[in-house]
Amino acid sequence: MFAFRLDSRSGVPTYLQLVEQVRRGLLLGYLVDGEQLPTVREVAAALVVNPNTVAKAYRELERAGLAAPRAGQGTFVIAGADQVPPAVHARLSARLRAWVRAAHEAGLAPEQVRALVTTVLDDERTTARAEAA
Amino acid sequence: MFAFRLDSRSGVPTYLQLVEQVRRGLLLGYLVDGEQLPTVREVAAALVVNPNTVAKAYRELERAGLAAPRAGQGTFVIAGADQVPPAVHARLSARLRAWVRAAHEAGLAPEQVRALVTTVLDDERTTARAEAA
DNA sequence: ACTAATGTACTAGTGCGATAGGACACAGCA
DNA sequence: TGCTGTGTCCTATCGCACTAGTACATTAGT
Repeated sequence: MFAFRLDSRSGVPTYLQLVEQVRRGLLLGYLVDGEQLPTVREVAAALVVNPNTVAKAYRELERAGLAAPRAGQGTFVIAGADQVPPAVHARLSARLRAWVRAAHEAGLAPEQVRALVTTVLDDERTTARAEAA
Repeated sequence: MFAFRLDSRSGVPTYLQLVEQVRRGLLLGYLVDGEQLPTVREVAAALVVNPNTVAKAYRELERAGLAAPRAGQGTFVIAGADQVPPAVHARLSARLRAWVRAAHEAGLAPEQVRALVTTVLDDERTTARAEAA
């Protein structure tokens, strides 16, 4: 069963964290088409948040066409066609894990690793936007 | 002069985004010790946010010991000893950029690249925590 | 002394995420 | 037919991020 995680220090609203995790799971193939998400009450109990917060996340997923509720049964995800092939995913994630290990061995703290990743990704975003213009 | 950027869709409060960017700049050496940050009014005008929001970010930086205000002059950063050496930083960021390019050439959308990076980093965090226990 | 620029402080108000508690409609099962 | 579990809806409330406008203390430069 799909499991959610929360980072209370990130400043990101709880319901958005849940939405993003499902979205990521779908993009990367961790969630297959038709798979059932944990029920609202299960998630609320596991994460110690209000059921309404989880329901808000599920409603947002439904609005985005990424999930559909079935009364009395639960909520089930709907996978799009834009998934990463398992082979590509395995190769890229392995290479990225190797990079993280290298950074760690170079003496970088986890916080510095995240800072470097964030900076590089932000730079890529702005350069991509600049090239598009 | 150091420049700030905002991502309104992230859900992260404005003042926290500013704090994080200064923190990252210090960790990665983009900000050197004693360097002046743009003034509260400059940032507020450039990002079209309330000066109080910027002031709150600067106050938070001061509280964290990462910056010090000088009345009438501006706010100046205080660098710690935990910076990444430029050579290491250059090597790691180049390798990471290469990975991002490879992911792009493999057909991954920027959103999928971010999803993959987030997932790998989150996994590293949990495995590191598990090893520590 | 005066001016300009800076960071700071204060009060009031707005919007929204989150909580709390309760109620409802629908599907599956005995 | 009832029971259970599911998602959904409603109202009220709290806290906090953010806005708005203004005023003040300090410093540098003239």
